Amino acid sequence: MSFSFALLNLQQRDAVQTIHGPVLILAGAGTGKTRVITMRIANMVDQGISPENIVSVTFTNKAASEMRERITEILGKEKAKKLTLGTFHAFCMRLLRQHAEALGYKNNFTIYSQGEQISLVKKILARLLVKEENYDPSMALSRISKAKNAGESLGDPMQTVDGALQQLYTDELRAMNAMDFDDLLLNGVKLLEDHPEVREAVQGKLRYVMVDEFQDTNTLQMRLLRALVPPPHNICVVGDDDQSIYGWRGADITNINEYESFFPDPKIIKLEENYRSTTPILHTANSLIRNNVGRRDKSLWSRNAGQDPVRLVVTEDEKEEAALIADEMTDAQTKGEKWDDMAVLFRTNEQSRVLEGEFRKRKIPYRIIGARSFFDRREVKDILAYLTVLANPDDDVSLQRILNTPTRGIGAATAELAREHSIKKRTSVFAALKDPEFLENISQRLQVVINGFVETMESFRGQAHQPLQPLQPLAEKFIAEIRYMEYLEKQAKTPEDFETWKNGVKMLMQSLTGYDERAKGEGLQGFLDETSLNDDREEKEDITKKTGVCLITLHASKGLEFPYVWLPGMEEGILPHKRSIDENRKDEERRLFYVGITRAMRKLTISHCRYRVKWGQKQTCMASSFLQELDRQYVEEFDHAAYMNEDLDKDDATDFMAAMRRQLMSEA
DNA sequence: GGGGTGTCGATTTTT
DNA sequence: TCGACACCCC
Ligand SMILES: Nc1ncnc2c1ncn2[C@@H]1O[C@H](COP(=O)(O)OP(=O)(O)OP(=O)(O)O)[C@@H](O)[C@H]1O
Repeated sequence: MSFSFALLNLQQRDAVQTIHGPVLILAGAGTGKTRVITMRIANMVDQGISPENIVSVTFTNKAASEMRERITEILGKEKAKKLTLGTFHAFCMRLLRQHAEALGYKNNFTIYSQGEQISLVKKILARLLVKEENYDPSMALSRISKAKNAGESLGDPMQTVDGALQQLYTDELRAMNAMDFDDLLLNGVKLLEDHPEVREAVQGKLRYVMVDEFQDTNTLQMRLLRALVPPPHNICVVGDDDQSIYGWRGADITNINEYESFFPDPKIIKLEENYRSTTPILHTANSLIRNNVGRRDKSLWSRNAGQDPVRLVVTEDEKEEAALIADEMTDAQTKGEKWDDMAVLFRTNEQSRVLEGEFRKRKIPYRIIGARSFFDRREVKDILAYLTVLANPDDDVSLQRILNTPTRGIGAATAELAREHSIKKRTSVFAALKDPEFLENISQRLQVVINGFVETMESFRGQAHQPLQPLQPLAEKFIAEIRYMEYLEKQAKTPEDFETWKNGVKMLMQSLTGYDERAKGEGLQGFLDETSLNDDREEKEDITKKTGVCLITLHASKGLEFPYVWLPGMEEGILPHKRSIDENRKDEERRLFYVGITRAMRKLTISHCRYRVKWGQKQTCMASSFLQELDRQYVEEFDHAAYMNEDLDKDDATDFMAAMRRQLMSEA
């Protein structure tokens, strides 16, 4: 046997040894659910099941690669490599890359993430009507997404804006051979539900299914599982209803209840011992989550009494809060703790700015997890748009982004002409650019420019499709060819701007190099898939690998653990967030807080400010209403602002005494 | 068509 | 405070 049951308690062992039939593991935070999945996979392989027949779905790609790492340690690389591990979206994406044609797409479809979705919606809205004020594109998008998930329509396209928008959005995506994140699931489901030959092939291969973080699955994902798993229902799901924090994205806790109706008579396993946190931390977490109505109570305990109470600190403002955290970290580090073992968890990405500033100032090494901000940088978006068009020339949105970047004289008017022509001819915009009938109607000068652009694109498209072509050198050559760096230099208002952009390009090149070295033979398409699905494997190679304290949102922290945790900004309006209060979703915010608390292993510090600068304006902050729900048995409260003031007074006093002394001395 | 300036408005969370 | 976008001049 390649692993030891000694690492598991009785209930965990039960779960690990029940290989056939449905299994439902419902258990609180830190009870070893993820460990059970990992060990269960190892045990199955030990029992002679081939790793190719096992699929395990995780919530993030990061969680997937961590799981693969752990399994590699137990089973070795050869076997671990053969497992199917990833998110629902990644799973569907791979399926669709093979079978998209069955659904009328081409296999080189583009995956649209939020930025591209929004720019498409904006464009449709602008064209569609109207400048209806307060028609928020991202709100519209989330309505579309909800409707898609529920399989509904937003109303008659002739009657409502939403209806028209949804139809145009859907049609245009399809015309561009593009799918958004919901389409990946939707089309994955279609493939399995409506195409028996595909379904049977997949079912024949993936005979054992496991799902982590089941409480955050949505309707489409549940449908996918039903289509994927035939009787005798070899499906094991694990989850914790108290940690469901993605309701805003369509996650549906009722999936837990419905599980039993789709996969009858499951073995139900409860885990109650928490191996992660000390009693003070766990007790505090329990006292909070009890306030959610309609929740099923569960017991959760730890045999680790711990050394430290949970601390609840109030500071004057967000700068003082950041300084306090930095102080405490430095202190702990001096006493021998590792930076890697410390983390700050916050509600909104924006909160990390103050912390970053403070850490930089004090030279505390830090890493920011999850933030996609790198891919939102203009220089990165530009180059990715180029690469995207090379992979899928039908992608009009990406094409529009690059058509005049760098400036080459193809302005908005020409782009609109091309678009109109493409509609008339029912082709893509790129095809329109090549059409002699289109070129006829524009100036000589423009014809030359457009021909040049098309030629460059097609030449590089050919090269990118050479088998085993390394991407980084090709991209480098391409950037030189279109004179992109020269363009950036010209655009930059200050030399620093240019430096920053140059650096962005360089980092993108590094991730291409990383991809080339991993040589998976999936070419340009593979690279783009990884970036749009937020697969951070390549990041691991350079950015994240650096050690340092961890800055991360509460949402992204799910499933992780740290010996030292700080939860700053616990104020009404931040957690619970204002929008959530308005939309009556405080319960989910409470769960978010619960997730945050239960990430801590040994030491937890919760803090809030009296004032906070927002949009350059000092604002009074109220402590989060959740704080009064925390049982104080193990909580130590501390008014840091008052302490600082005292300190000031003390300084004043010493100064005063010194002045007195000086005066007395000089008089004497 | 390109580039500069000024005003207004906005911040939740992510596959 | 910062970025998106509208508007204006070259
Ligand atoms: N039987 C056990 N004995 C000792 N330690 C364990 C045992 N089971 C799990 N652990 C440890 O407890 C910690 C939490 O485990 P794990 O991450 O699997 O929990 P989880 O239930 O997935 O948590 P969460 O739902 O909060 O993400 C890990 O550090 C793990 O190594």
